Amino acid sequence: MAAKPTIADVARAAGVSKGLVSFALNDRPGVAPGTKQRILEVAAELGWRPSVQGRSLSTRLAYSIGLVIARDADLVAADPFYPPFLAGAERVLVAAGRTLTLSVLGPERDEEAHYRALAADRRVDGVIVGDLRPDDPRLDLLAELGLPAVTLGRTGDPRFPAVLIDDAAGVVATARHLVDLGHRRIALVAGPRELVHGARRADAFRAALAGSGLAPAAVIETDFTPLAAATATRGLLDVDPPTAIVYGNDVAAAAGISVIRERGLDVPRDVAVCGFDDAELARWTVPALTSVTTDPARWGAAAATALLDLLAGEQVEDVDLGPARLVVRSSTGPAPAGQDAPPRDPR
Amino acid sequence: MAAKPTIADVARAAGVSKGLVSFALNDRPGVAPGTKQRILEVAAELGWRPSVQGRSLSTRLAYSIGLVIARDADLVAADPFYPPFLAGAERVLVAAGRTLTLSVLGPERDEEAHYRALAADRRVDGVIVGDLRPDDPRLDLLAELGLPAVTLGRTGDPRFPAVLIDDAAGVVATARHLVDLGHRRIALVAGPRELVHGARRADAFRAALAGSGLAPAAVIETDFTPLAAATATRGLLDVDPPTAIVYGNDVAAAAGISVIRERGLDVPRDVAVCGFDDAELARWTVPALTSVTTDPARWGAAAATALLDLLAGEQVEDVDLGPARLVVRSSTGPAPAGQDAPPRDPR
DNA sequence: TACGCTGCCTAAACCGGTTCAGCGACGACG
DNA sequence: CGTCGTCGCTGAACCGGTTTAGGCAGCGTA
Repeated sequence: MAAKPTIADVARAAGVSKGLVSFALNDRPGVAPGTKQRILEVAAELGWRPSVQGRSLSTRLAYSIGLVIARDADLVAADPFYPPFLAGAERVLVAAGRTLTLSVLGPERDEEAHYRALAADRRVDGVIVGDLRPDDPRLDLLAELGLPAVTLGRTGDPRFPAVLIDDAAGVVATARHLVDLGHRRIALVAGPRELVHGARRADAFRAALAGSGLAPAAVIETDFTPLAAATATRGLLDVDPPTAIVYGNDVAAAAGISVIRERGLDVPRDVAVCGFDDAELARWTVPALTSVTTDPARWGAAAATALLDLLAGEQVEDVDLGPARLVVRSSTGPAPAGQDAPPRDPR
Repeated sequence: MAAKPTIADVARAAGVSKGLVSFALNDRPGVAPGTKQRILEVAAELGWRPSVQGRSLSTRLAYSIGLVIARDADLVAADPFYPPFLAGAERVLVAAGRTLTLSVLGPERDEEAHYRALAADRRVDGVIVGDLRPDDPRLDLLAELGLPAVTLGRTGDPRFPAVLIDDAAGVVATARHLVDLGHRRIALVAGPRELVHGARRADAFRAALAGSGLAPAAVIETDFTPLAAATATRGLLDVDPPTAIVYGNDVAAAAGISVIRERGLDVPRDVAVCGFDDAELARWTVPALTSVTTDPARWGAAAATALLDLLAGEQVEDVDLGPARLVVRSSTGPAPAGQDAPPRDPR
């Protein structure tokens, strides 16, 4: 009695066959209503719960979905994006009886091999793919492996639905905000251009400034680490400092503020600073960061939901979470008076 | 050929029985050296990999270990501890062919029920238990469920090995550092006392100050969120401001700095500030935070290693990662001159 | 020669589900 | 009245491993 009841125990107790119990429990047709009722009652009474392993073996499903983060551990550690994202996804998954299988791959580990292993060992039924690159090779790989997937951000690839937030809208709002404040020399300390969102944001930034007849004072590509952001900021301040700097994430912006103040300059009086992602941290820097909300928790939940729908065989369209919103705090203010003429748009 | 080879395929190709293949692959005695060699060669040639589900079903193992974070999603999001911790643990687990099953439980979800489900469904072979409470009810629960576990921090419970860092040493070093700088009115904005480490750090803090004939100017208990830290800081500054404040984590300290400066006070000139955990962020606040390294990545790796050893049936002793180290940066400096006499130790 | 022991191996059961072929009973229909 | 179809159900196979009972050959010993 102490042992966990199996489906055979339920069958014996209900006086039917194993197969019929399975049918009844899975809501499949071909079971008389009365019988079904009785089976369900007996199962409940015995406290029966399906064995994930038994079920896995015959359905060939893992009842788990995967998220592979292929970034240096330091980078993962510094990025406040993941915790709320994971929390959001987890919530949805637990409710659906699934599990989240998390992989954090250092740079020394082969990402392709890892996906292959995940698929070959059937450890996951599908994956959430982030940090997209243009023509990301993982998409072909996943298609080859037959592993269902949802991408974070639009790929244009019809094979995989995307869950996306219109971060370009946030970038545009940021640019407009700064221009309205009178800034003309605006620099961008961006994420890696080889990432889709890095490139898209930089492009949106350029386009938004061009709409006001401006060009960026500089666009510096970094690996998203605060250290790289600090270095980039020093470079900007060394020659021809901009009056505003937009960073790719909030920790990078914090690092930027740190460097700016180290030079004896004030934020926002001498240099205005904008972050991205609107992490909790943004409320607590000095001055508090103007940033763009991307709501990672909602993103995680939406990605998990879309993937579950996909696994259930439904037709899944791209999910658009709407425009990322600019949140103005005190790290941005009017441009200093008497600055040089704005650089001419080279085009 | 396209299909994944099973152990039966290997047996057929090698001209032996399924059972013998299993024996050979698991390094069990009773297989002739030549035969074993041949079986291994055939398996390699066919590209055979064990099926996790097949194996799970007969061994009753999940080949996965669990980490349950029972905190509000906001709190998880704000805490920079988890990402590096997860990354550290993951590294070890992947190398051992295990998987990390992560659960993030909101306050509305029943933690006990979750552990029971994890055990009943055999989704994990063991768990890492963090956020310990004194006489934590989860320990009895885990013992009842027969789920092997490793705790983060010492419980004194002989049933479960602990992985711990001597954070008290860090607290003591912090207190000494401040006292040496001439501070006499030192406040602590601590984590919840119902958590083992929250209580231990507060006690260590009191004891360290007592060693210098001092008592804390105040000990305020918070839930670890930056918002609560900000509120606590305002309370401290409203009446009889201390010359130094020690916070329970770095984001809380950042929030504290924000509030202090909002009052027109300078850090560290008017108030010195210390953080805890030494997150990446600590390098980038203004001024840079004096903090205590707890090295979550190493902690995660050690916890995973200990749990794997435990699962392998080894006798596992508590793992001591050594004292947490104080890292002095620029948020601490000499106490302002002409401050009031130090409060008398009430004892 | 008979016996037992050891080393190497096979066959079959088992883990806990799902799925499928088929069977008896019953009602409808020609 | 015979036939066919459908409903409700059973029994067995199957997923891919592990484990155990047992068989056979070869050797040493009495």
